Amino acid sequence: MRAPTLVELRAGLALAMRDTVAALYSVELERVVLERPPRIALGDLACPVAFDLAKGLRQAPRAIAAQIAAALRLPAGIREARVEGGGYVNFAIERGPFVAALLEPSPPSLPRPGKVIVEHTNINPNKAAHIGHLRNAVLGDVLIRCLRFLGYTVEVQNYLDDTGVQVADVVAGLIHLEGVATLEAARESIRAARLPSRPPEPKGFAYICWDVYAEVGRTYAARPETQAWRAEVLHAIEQGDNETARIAAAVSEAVSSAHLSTMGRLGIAYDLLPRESDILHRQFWTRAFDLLEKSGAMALEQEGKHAGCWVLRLSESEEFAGMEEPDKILVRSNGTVTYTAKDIAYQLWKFGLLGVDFDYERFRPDWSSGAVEASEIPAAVREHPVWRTAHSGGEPDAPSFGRAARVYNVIDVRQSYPQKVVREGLRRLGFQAEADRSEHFSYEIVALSPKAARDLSERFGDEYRLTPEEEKKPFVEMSGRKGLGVKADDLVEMLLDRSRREVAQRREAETEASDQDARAIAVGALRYFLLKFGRNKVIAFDFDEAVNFEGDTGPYLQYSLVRAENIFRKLEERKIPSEPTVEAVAAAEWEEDLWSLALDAASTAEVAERAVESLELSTLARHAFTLAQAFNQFYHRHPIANEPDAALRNRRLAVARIFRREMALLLELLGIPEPGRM
RNA sequence: GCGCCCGUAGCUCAGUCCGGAUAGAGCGUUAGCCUCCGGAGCUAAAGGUCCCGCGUUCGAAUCGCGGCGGGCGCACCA
Repeated sequence: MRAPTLVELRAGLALAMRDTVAALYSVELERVVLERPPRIALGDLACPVAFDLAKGLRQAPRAIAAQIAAALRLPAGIREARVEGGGYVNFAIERGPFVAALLEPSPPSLPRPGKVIVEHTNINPNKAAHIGHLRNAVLGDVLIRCLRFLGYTVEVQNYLDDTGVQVADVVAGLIHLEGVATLEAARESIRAARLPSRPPEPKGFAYICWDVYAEVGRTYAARPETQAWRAEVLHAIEQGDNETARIAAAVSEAVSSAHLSTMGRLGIAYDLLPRESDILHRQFWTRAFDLLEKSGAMALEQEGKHAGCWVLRLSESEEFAGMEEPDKILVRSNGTVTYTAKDIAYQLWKFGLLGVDFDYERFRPDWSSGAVEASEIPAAVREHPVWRTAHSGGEPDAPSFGRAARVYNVIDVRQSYPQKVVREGLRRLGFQAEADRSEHFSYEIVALSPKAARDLSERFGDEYRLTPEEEKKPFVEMSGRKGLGVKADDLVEMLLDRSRREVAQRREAETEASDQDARAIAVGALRYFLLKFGRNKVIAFDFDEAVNFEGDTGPYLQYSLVRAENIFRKLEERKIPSEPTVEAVAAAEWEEDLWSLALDAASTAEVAERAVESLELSTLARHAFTLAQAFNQFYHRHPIANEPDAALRNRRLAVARIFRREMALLLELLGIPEPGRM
């Protein structure tokens, strides 16, 4: 019989604890805490329950712990319960059988019912992506990887606001500042990645838009009368069937294609691109409006400063209590609809509650955007079908989208208020369960460290000079409007330069394989950097820190795995058996350090579960790092190929195998590619 | 003003949900380690009023209250 897994051991111990405490003291434990002791010598799992009981029972914790340890019926797989410290009950696992079971491939997670939708990235398709967008996409992508690993069916959506103010502003700039006023001219600019008045931009059309957007912002500030351009363009887009609308469509399609390439090179793929224009054309809002009006959740304001607006009344809601003006306007007095209103309609659709659907068509991105070469996109991303909502027709063989059981919206903390409004909207419509399963995956922004901001403003000149207030701040927020920010592809480029240099130092010749490895390292470094911080932490971006490959970094994790692979390669070369003998593993006495590494490696599923539960993905990154650290020590102290003692070699082999498999899995979950050599 | 987040080593951060064992990493600094499964590594040293105060507790970085410093949000913007 297979030895219990760590998860099963914990469950068994919790149960036994509950029973024992109930029998001894007639106390029902609410929960049983089982933690890892600070040192492995103290045991494998520790329960501090005696401390909690001490007061009520008027006995010393140590005495209680002793009684519990003596009375406890040990579940299968646990060798011993003993008292440690001031009153911990510590448990020792049956080491041999546990390690032997770890050598078997772990069974896949059981499928869990109900589709999960994760919405992430959501970059306005009007300029190149920056590193803040990268944090969003990487968090969303790792959440998806973890959910799938845990057995969920996941649908990935990347919402495109193709009719919003930001696209309108760039289109206004192209028309009025750059003389790109026809669809033909716009297509030519996109194709050639240049504007008539400027030299070609090697990094592609999205980079051009970055500059145009900033230029428009400056023009609006300098000549306020030009702000009328925005309203004109927005109106034209809304009307449709005119040159301006066609330019806008071409721009947003080209830029979003560039975004897919930028994310694609990092291993990030999407299932569906819902477009705001389709939400409008399909009259999603009209449908949502009916629901909201009928339910009484929304009312037409007759007087006061909101007179003439349709308002979601939030004054009675506890969550919004204490706010000066809690009510949220959904339809303005001029009849136009706010973004939040559209978001409520979209959220209803995600749960299949709206009663209307989109049409869908395949979207085939142009994987080379100028900043990215198609060859950089991993096959898994290139071959993954991407669908988008269709303006008309649609394809009959499209899969079914929406109708989720749970929805995660990955979006930064500044959107907490509108996200709360969206959820409250569902609740007011009576969809309490769906509201409870609408999760705002909130995280802090990526800002620029003062040093990074200075570097940028020096590089790009006076237009980006920091204001005196900004100089004093601990970090500077990036601003697409001002053009101040680190573009995602520029950072990847810097990382690639660095990793190529490092690889070149270690190789005889540049080959296809060495370049692939350099890419893997650059991607690994970037993804890990964005994941290692807690989600509530502002990342004050620093160039040196981001391109570091030593210590607490992605390449450190990759290196540990490559080293494990090297062990097995070397064994094959020397014709030494590389497959551990399971019976010997099960029967062996396990020394602390080898055992400790095996135990650490066994907790992937637990850690992933906790990461998803708390939406704190940094715990997964941290776990991978501590595991890599433990392995690097092991690697140093416990040679395998040169170990003459067959029994000892067998134990080390077992640990190395287990590590290799679990670290590969962890990197997969983190989306960090595995280089062949380092 | 109200709400949310952050404050731990020179710097960047874990640990706070669920109070417990000597508060841990990485970078940087200093001193070591390649005839070895390749040093993107390993070993060691130095480095701490856990922002402050009060409270709860046998016990507080962790919980509560009150401050201080910083960030963000509270649009007929998104």
